[in-house]
Amino acid sequence: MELKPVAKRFVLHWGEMGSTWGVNRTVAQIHALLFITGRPLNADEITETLDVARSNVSMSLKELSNWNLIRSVPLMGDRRDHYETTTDVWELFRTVVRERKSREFDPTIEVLRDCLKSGDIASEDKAAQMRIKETLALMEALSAWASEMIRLEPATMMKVIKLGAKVQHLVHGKPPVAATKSGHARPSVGGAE
Amino acid sequence: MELKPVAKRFVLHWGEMGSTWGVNRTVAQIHALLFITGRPLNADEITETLDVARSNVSMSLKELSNWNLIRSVPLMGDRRDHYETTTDVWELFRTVVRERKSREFDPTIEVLRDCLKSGDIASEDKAAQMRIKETLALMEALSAWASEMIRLEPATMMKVIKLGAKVQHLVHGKPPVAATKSGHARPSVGGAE
DNA sequence: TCCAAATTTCAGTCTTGACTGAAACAACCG
DNA sequence: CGGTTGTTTCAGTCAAGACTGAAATTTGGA
Repeated sequence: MELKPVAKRFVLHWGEMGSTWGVNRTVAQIHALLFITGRPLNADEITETLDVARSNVSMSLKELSNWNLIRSVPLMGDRRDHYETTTDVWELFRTVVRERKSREFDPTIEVLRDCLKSGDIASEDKAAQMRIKETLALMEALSAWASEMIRLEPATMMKVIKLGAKVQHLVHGKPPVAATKSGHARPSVGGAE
Repeated sequence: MELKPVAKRFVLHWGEMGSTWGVNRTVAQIHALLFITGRPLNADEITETLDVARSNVSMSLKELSNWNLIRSVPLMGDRRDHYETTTDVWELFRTVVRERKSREFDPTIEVLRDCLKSGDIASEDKAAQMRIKETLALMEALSAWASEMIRLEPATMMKVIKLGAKVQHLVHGKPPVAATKSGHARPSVGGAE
């Protein structure tokens, strides 16, 4: 199957993107291909289109399955496995967030909790202890937030995103704001806004 | 400089985390070290503590500078460069988001726009065109949202995050909701929540 | 200007993990 | 069953890029 110019560009770019994101290039390309094609493809079609080894496709498809990003669909009168991905980008986004959270974020939170519980924590200096606590607090907040967001319907999520930072007015001064926790020794570095 | 057990664990874990995130391990370790130590370190101290080559440290520091994650601070009576990072995790988070957005997200948005503008787009089938449009719309929405969020003060951002998905009630049904754009052919795959 | 300290650059080495092809395996059909 | 079709596994190869040590460069002071 020969890709049309735009589709080809899309797939190639997605592959590069994947690389900088810690996703194997072939895996990203296959996913992009399934997404842009919009119909179930079998492994041989993928192999031919992307010009990689059949076995490479096999492993990548398995990887995508582990990420819940594709599923195989049976096709009448064809023994071969065919794979498709959702064509809904928001659904896709949700899946990626959920997976990354559970395999990268959550384990890190565990490590931090463990650090704070361990007997060794006492021997660190106070400021360092504080920073670990704040790191944990940030990650827990983001984690909880992500969990809530991915529970929303795509359309709702879209609206919430579009609402964006406007909600800051809700939290800004209105209620008897709970004291501003966390003491930033040097709110520095980051640079100009 | 010998790290205490918890600090060592923190640095090592952060290094591993970095790997799965497309960040060079040494770079991530150095940043974690500066963060947990909380005072400016010179390249030799870093070299000794992490046990990597001096030149590796030099290149990694430059990388961190490009990311606006560290800055060098002059120390009275010491010619050597000393580096520090912010000790405010929210500030840190903001910087990382800003940088990743500008070097990975924004260029992708450009490519998608370019795809849609190009003459070749007409030869793609309608559904594929639609998916590219929706992908672009998602990325633009997220991008705009991120820009707004990183403009907030850490404390405010924290509150907004904590408010979380509760804001969905604001957008849910309340105003004469603009028609639910986007036609998801198959809102499938993602799987159980 | 010259020296010593500090830093950067860079060519080569090493490591990691992606990729391949061949062989083993599984499923289906006559 | 045996053959055909399709899939997975795996040992070996290869490529990308992380890392090193030595040499070059820069910087600050005498």
